[in-house]
Amino acid sequence: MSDLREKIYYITTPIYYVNDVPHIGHAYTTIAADVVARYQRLTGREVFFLTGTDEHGLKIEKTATAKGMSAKELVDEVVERYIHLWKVLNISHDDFIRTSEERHYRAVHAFFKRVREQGQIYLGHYEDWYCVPCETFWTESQLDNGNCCECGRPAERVKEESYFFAMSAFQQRLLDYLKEHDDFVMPKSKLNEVLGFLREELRDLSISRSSFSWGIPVPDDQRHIIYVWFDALINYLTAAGFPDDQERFERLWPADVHLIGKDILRFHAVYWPTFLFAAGLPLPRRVFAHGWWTVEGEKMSKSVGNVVDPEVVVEEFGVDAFRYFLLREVPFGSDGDFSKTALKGRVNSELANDLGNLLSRTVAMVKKYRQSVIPMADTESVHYREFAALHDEIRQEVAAAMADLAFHKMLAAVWRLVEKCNRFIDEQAPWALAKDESRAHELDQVLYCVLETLRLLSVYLSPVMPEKAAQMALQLGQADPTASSGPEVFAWGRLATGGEVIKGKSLFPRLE
RNA sequence: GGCGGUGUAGCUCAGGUGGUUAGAGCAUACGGCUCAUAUCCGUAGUGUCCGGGGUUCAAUUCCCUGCACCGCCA
Repeated sequence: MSDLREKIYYITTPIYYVNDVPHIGHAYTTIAADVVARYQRLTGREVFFLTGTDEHGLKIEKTATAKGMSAKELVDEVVERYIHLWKVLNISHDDFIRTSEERHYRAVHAFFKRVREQGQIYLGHYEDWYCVPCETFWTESQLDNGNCCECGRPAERVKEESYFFAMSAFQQRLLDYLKEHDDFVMPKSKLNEVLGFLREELRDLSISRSSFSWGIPVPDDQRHIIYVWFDALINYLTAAGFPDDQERFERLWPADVHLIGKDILRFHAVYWPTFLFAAGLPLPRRVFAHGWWTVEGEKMSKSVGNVVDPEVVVEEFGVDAFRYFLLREVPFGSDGDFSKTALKGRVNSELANDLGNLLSRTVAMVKKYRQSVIPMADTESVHYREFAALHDEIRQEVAAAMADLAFHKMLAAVWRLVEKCNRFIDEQAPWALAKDESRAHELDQVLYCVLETLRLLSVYLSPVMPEKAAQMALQLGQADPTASSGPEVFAWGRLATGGEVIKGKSLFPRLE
């Protein structure tokens, strides 16, 4: 209880726009966030993991109208797709926020008023191109020879009253901040992009529209609806208890990391910090922009028809193989390619041959040579000490990799243990030791070291592959890998001995 | 058009603040073991480190330039 004021580890995904059904990109961000959340919980941190949906705006209003339903009915329907997918993918979020919720309405109003009181919001005029039939605004560059890029009909210049946020007033402050905090935007290449567009002069941001009604109205001016990003970004505050629950808010804010796709970098690394400056609130500690997936070498697009439905992949390959592949295949932050060949390749060579077979052969040997009973450790044995030293090294590598969200490095480090065990078994040849009664103690130590490493593997892998990790522990006769938490969970030498291993099904059957 | 990135083994990529034999995984070939999901272990490779020029005793690594591809901005 003395830790009541300890900072809670707060991680977010973006809120996904419900005009679209979820695809591999949404799954990627959310799985990555889930792995971080599970890892942090494992180390003993209290975690708040937030995801949700962005539900306002003209597009949704239009889609709903076209379908003959209300906007609220539409979003209620689509949001189920996301909620269901997160269940299928074993996402362990602590909260799911929807921008159409009342709590968000209150937060946006409080935030808007706060910024307005600082004199950073003013009423002005917004000028742009407008396509009347499509009821859509376009910027100059989006136009196709002066015509609407969607329907091809001529667009017209319109001028509309709008509230503006004085973003330009914060440009220098943001630049200074980025200079001081060069890990605020990650990876580095993305920080460079942010610095790149900060070299140009920032313009004030139009933050309201009067051309549609599905959204949160401006406080004290019902004619205006608060526009997309000003509404959406505040969700991170809403879920943290802003503005009503001050005590909770102080434990949660600032967020430790916002995970985002690289397409929304500008909004999170420029707009959002300036909003927070204006409101006098601290900035999130980190914004991490990951890359995009192509599919079988091609850009994913609706018109090509190659959009990957994560549920279909999970159906075919299993949820943990999918999660593993996404994090192992590509350094987090880079673009990657999703292909069935690559996925199958990793499943077979890494999950089935290396890991699954290691578990299988180990459990089989304990069963055969020791009547399934898990042998005791001899802490003085050479093997025991050698493994203890190796584990020390791996533990540090994993911690360093996770601090950088370098999931591929974390998995590579963990896989060194898998490789070590397979090599070790080969070198020690337990089948030979088993034939020589005088070497029984030696055999015990060989089996112990491999069993204990497998147990630790189930712990290390539990954030990435929660189901398979649990199955591993079960076959090893050990407690569920998430049963305990704290810095000591990665400590060597805590294998429960004396009990029995349980030969189960193949962890990852080979795919043909 | 402006800014930035990338170009290394058949494939995917590491790496090097210049210096003896440039690495990993996958794929390929051969050998070994038999506990295991025909799995595991070992060995063997091959590379004008994109082209050209410069600095240097020495460049794949630094500088300039060209080409190709990619990203961000406009």
